[in-house]
Amino acid sequence: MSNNELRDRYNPKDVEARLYKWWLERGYFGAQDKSTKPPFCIILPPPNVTGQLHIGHALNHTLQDTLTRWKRMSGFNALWLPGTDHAGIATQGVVERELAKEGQSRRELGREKFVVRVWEWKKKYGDRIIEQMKTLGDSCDWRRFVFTLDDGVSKAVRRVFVELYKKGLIYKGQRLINWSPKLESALSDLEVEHKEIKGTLYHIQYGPLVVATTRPETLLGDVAVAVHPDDERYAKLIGKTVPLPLTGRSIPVIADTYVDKEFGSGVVKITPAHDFNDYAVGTRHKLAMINILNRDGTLNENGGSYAGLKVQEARKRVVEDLKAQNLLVKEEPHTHYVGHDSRSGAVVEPLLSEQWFVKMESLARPARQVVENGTVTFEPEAWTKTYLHWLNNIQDWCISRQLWWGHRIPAWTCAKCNHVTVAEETPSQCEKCGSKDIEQENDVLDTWFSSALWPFSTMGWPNETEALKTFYPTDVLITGHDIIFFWVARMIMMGLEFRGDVPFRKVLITGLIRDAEGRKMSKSLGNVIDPVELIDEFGADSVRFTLLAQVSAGKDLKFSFPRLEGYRNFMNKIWNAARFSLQVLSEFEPPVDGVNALPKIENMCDADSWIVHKLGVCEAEVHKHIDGLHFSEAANTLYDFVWHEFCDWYLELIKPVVYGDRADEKAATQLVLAQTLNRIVRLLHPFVPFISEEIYGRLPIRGEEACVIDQYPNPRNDQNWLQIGRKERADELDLVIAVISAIRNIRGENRIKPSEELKVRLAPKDEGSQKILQANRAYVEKLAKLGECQISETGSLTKCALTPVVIQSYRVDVIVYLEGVVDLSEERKRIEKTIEKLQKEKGALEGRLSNENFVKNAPAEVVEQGRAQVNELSNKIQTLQDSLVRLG
RNA sequence: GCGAACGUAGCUCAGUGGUAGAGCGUUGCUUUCACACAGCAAAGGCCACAGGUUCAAUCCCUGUCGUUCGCACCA
Repeated sequence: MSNNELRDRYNPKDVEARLYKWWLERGYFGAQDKSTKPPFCIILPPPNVTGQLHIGHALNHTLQDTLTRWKRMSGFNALWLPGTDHAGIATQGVVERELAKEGQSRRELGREKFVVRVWEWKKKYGDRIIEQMKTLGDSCDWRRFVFTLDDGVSKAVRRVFVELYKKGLIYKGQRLINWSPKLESALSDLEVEHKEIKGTLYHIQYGPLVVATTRPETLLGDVAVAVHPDDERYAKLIGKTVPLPLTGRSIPVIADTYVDKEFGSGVVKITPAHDFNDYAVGTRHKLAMINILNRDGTLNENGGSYAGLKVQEARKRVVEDLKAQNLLVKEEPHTHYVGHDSRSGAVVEPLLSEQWFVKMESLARPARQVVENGTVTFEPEAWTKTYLHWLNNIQDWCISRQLWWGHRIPAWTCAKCNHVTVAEETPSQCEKCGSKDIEQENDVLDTWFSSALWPFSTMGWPNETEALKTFYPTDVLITGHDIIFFWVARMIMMGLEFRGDVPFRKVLITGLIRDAEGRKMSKSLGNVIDPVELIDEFGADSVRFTLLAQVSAGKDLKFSFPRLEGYRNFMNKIWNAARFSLQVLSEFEPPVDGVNALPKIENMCDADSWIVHKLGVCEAEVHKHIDGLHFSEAANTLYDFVWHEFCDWYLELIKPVVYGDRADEKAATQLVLAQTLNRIVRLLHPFVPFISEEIYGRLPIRGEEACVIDQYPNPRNDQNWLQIGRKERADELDLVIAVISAIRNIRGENRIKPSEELKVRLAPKDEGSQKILQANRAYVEKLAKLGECQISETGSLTKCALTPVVIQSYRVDVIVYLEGVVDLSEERKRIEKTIEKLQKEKGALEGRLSNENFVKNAPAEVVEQGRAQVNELSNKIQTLQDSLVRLG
């Protein structure tokens, strides 16, 4: 490839880093705590510092950035508030894995040193994430950057913890919780993933009874067997005891409606300390609870001879021993769902344990209401149902984690009186007995506890800051559906509880990005797409536009490279259109009133009027689509307008004008071109900030030093300009375009080379058409590559191709002379094909019109329109049939 | 088991109560002075299936089939 060719390629690498740096230096992304402008705020869902950003982040960030830039340009005090999340379990997990590679463990290292290691990790990846965001073009207010373990957030966390504790909404209690033996920590219900497992159902003899279980080792913790109270088979045994195998213990037979008579033998072993249902039964019947597990998932001293074994091993041994004693009646394959730790993949054990909980009922109620009454809306709306379903069935939230990375629970236990002091400020003594012998909880809070406060903790709460007054509640939250419960719901609860208002008004739910085959991206499949690599190859704007053009609220998006290439090509198209325009404008004198300068209407050509009119339509559409968060429609509207209207038609149409010698007309066109390009660049900016800013800097007419801070065009603020693009004249040009297309169609179908100049007669059927064609003859000649163009109602009709063109009230027969140019059989085929198509169309219309119910019931204008169409089709068909005859 | 979404051109997907659009791909023609990452033209679809509402349905309703995703304690 020669240098010459390179020059007309857009190269993002020359542009992006430089412009981003410049934007930062100029402080364009900063929002004001106090401003006369209306506020607009998006809080960034803080990425986890576990690693780098993936393509899904790129999508969500692009949406947020586009919205923020759009609002900023639309006169808002727009704040996009950035931050990162410490992501307790996840980050601790990756650092532990790092350590394991070095042959170390966190326990060997000790809490203090381990936490130092995690901070080192956080520094590295936190910084990398920020770099990635800058590469994408994210226009956040970096001065306000927050990390979830920052002092400010920690203060907010303690305040909320203490207040909820005082209200009785946080409590510590011994309950059955989900325990990850791998992490050696409690998990919340949400962190448990139920996976289908092919297991075995073991039927075990308990004296006269047979019970079925998938987890025979838990029989060591059995305290009863249960049958259904109405089950006649076992009625006599209720209240009696049965021997528990392998233990020498006897356990009672109880009756409970929880038991399904039909399933298995209709007898259930009750292990309250290791099963959620059994826990409920045990509580109802005031049974003892025997915990047989240690924190690491091995059996404890209650496991008797099995003590010290891991669950799987114990299971094997128990089964062997049962067999040996002839107590194993049957083994059958059985698929069931087993809870797994969503982080480590370990099988979750229900475990009796002392943990901290948040009472959810009273927090959930208002959070439900604000969604029910539409104060907070979901897009797509279907998610409201999911959200409400969860809130309606909510369980208390286990918030303590036996981890080292996170906010340590602000509770101190007195060694002397056992009293627990819960306080915001680290206390020096027990608040009850005054003893100085107090020790803080070792546990940290669920990472989502601090996330729940994000919309206000990032703004300085608990201080009543200006930022809070200005920006809370925020406007839109853009996030994936995977964290609706984890995060969205809890932010709404906490916002209502501590700010008395919702944290945001709209929630836009995005889908997952999958690979081209529709598979989830995963490291093991090796199909993960790194946004930075994409940007490196294609440029940030191409990547952004690819995502924007394909995103549809709530739907997954298949990422394909051909599509990305297509939008990379679009960037190149924009670039070259700008290059051409600037070349045309190289000697153009910028008007004194700059962006407000208007050309004299009488000097404007039809193409000028047309493009201004189309621009107005485009501006209105784009405004409507972004406002409705329909990014793909906005992006596609711009793509269509820029490529197919501005480039394909306008830039081609004005060539005869700008290369022509009519100075007044040329000046008008140059002004229209300069203004249109200016507006196109601004329209594009929120979507493709880099290329638009780069072109903006070279525009002869511009209102600001940077595109980022210029005004976003829309029909309301662009009225003076848009009114010079009158629709009537745009319609006139549509006729010209239709005529050109008709000639090109004849050329293409007859395979006539572009180098062959055609002889054409345009036969206008009315005075209006006559005038339009006269005025625009140069366009037709150039764009249809004509050697000769007559405009005349009369003339020869033999050996010619004919296409009737009808646009609005204008009618023109386009006649291309083919004698000596081409053999006429192709043209015959073309006309026959067209006639067939028109006849089919006409037939359908006539069928409808002959239905009297249609005529009676359909709106008059629809009927009228139908009749006119039939008329028009008849005329066209007639004309074509005539010309077919004349082809000979 | 409960709930939700989706099924439109070869592929990936938009879209609308008046029988359909894009990008890529395909087929011709063209290296014409912004762009071959281009231009021009063309081919290609009973809008999953069956009912219903309506003058009219791809769009609304019901059901069937298929795909996907949530939620759920059947031992």
